[in-house]
Amino acid sequence: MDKLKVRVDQKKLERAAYVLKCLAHPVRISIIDLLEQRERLSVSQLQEVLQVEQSLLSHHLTNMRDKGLVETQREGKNVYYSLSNAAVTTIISCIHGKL
Amino acid sequence: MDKLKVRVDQKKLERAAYVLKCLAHPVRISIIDLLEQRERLSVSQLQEVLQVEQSLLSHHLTNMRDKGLVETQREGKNVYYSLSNAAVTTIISCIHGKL
DNA sequence: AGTATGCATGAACATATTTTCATATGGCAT
DNA sequence: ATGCCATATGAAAATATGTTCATGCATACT
Repeated sequence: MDKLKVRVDQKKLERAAYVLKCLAHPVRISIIDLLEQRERLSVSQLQEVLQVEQSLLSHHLTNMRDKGLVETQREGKNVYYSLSNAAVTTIISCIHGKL
Repeated sequence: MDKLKVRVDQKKLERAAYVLKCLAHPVRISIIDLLEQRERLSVSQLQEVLQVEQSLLSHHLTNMRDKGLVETQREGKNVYYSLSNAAVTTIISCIHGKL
C-alpha cells in the first residue's frame, strides 16, 4: 500500500483537462468523427455535413487547432483539416464503445 | 467511399460531451486517479491529498456523482466515494498514455 | 481592377462552469 | 440536549465557453 498521491503531475493534468475540454462538445466530437472517416476535409465539407454556421464552425476548428488536435493545409481557396495524431482517435473510440 | 455523415447520434454525442466535460478538469481528473488507486476514499482522505477547499471538493464530487461517474456509501460520519464503472478508467488510461 | 468564394477574426452577447462563503445536515460522543 | 466532526447545499461572485454578427483577408476568376 503505497502512499496515496495523484500520479499525474500538474502540467499533465492541465494538459489533459485542456484537451478533454476541447473534446467535450457535440460539434467538436462530430468533427473528430468525420475526420476519422476521411483523412482530411475542407471547412465547407464539414459545414455541409454539420449544418452549423460557417463562423461558428471556424471558431471550433481554430480552437481545436490551437490545442493541437487538428492540423491544416491550405489548397487554393480551401483549407483542409485533419486529425493531428492518434491519441484523439483512441479517446473517441472509448467514447463510442463504452459510454 | 460511403456517404459522409456523423456516425454517432445526437443523444450519444450529448452524453459523451456531458461525461467528457466532467472529466475535463484537473481536480476531477485527480479524483479519478486517486480512486483508481484505492477502491474507495472518503471526502476527507481526498481532501488531504488534493488540498482543496472542502466545499469545492464536495461540489466536484456531487457533480461527478450526478453524472454517474462515482458512487457513494455512507459509513458513520464519513462518505466514501468510488468509481462507478470501468469506462472512466479506460478514458483516463488513454490520457495517461497518449497526451 | 473588380467580383465571388472560402475561411478567419474580433467584439458583443448569452450561457455555463468554477469558486467562495455562509450555512445546513447527519452522525457520534459526552 | 450540546457540541463536534464530516459532508452537503445554495446563492453570489468570478471566470470561462459558446454563439452571433459584421467584417476582413486570401485566392481564384473574369
